[in-house]
Amino acid sequence: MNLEQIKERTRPIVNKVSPVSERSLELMSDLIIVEVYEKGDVFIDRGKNNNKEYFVYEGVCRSFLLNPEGEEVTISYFLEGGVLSPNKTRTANQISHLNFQALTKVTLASLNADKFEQLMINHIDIREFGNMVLQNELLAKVEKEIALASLNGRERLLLFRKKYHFLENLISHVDIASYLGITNVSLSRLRKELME
Amino acid sequence: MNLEQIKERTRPIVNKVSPVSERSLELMSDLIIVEVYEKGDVFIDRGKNNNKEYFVYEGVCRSFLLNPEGEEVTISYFLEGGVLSPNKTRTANQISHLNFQALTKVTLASLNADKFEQLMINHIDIREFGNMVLQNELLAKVEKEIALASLNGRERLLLFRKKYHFLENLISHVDIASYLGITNVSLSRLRKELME
DNA sequence: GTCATCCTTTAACAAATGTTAATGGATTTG
DNA sequence: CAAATCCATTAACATTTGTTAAAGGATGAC
Repeated sequence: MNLEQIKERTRPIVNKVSPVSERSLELMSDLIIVEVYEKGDVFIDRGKNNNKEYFVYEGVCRSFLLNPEGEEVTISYFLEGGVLSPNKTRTANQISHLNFQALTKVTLASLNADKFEQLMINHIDIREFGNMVLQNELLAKVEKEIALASLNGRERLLLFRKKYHFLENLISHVDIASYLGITNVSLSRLRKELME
Repeated sequence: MNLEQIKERTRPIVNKVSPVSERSLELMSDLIIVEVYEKGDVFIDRGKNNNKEYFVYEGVCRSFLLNPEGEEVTISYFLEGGVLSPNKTRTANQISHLNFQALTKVTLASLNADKFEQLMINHIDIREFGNMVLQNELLAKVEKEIALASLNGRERLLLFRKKYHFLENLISHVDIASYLGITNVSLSRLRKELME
């Protein structure tokens, strides 16, 4: 993919969050390396080094962790045309505290996080973009927090469907159930119930 | 409170997160205005303007929201000697999307968020401090997310006790229950069960 | 195409949690 | 001090959710 193609793919992703100048878009695009992963690939490992920012050009991925029982718990979904959690929020000393996995074949744009931070420092529109990503990230977390703390399984599933409708027929129900904080058996029951 | 006193109170709070130089501490302290609130006071209102960062000199507070049924849901607790969520993560266009309430009499240090952002841009140690606050914030959210998604009420209460032991005899059980994602009746049952 | 595998659904029962309402203790107000 | 208020506890019952295991369907490998 050449620079021009990268710019064209990156522009809508960035502008949807917070518009930047053509010059800023180019500075960001200069940092981009395209990465492709196959369905099921874990491309960021908890406990391992990571120093990148990511945009999702194509496909869907998720972040997850193991709970005390060793079961995978899905934390977030990242959709085509979206931005992964900012590096600073998912690493400490460049060590990732989450796993990220491709749920379909995915095409990602990756940027060196230190270089991107320098762009944020030097360019107010890129800084605004970065801050908006942060805000959206936290907003999504608060929204999910409220859902988990005060809605029952049925209501949480309905909320999930509003937000991620098409995922339900695309990815494993075990993953979705862990995201909703219920078992896959309960998810199946709710699905049946909601069909009637 | 004079500048020297403010510095002395601020130093341990900042250094616990990420140490800064004496000069940086002074620059931050220059921005600080001390605010005092009484138990029960809501000092940040959802939907209203807020453009400050905060440190907790004394007391305990919480963030909360109303769920679809209009009940208060406790999102986070902030303890003496801690830092409130970064402004960028709890506001959009300077409008707060959370309520913050004093659970005891609290003494807060408040800083203008724009001026603090400028300090972050110009001073690498202050930037590191700000980024560490962010990381801690997200880590706490992920930890709670996992607890809500994969532990039962009993296990969540045990986790809460590890982290906030002294709060249990200090603040309303209705608040704690909403934080744990259970009813106050369930909380009472669990407390009894765990005493035996 | 058949077999093997993986995932979802279903069933039956157990356990956890919610709902509503009553009780009792502690604190505050007059 | 007495009354009123607030809040945690308890009880009884309903509902939801979990657990375990079996059955059914879809998908991919050979």
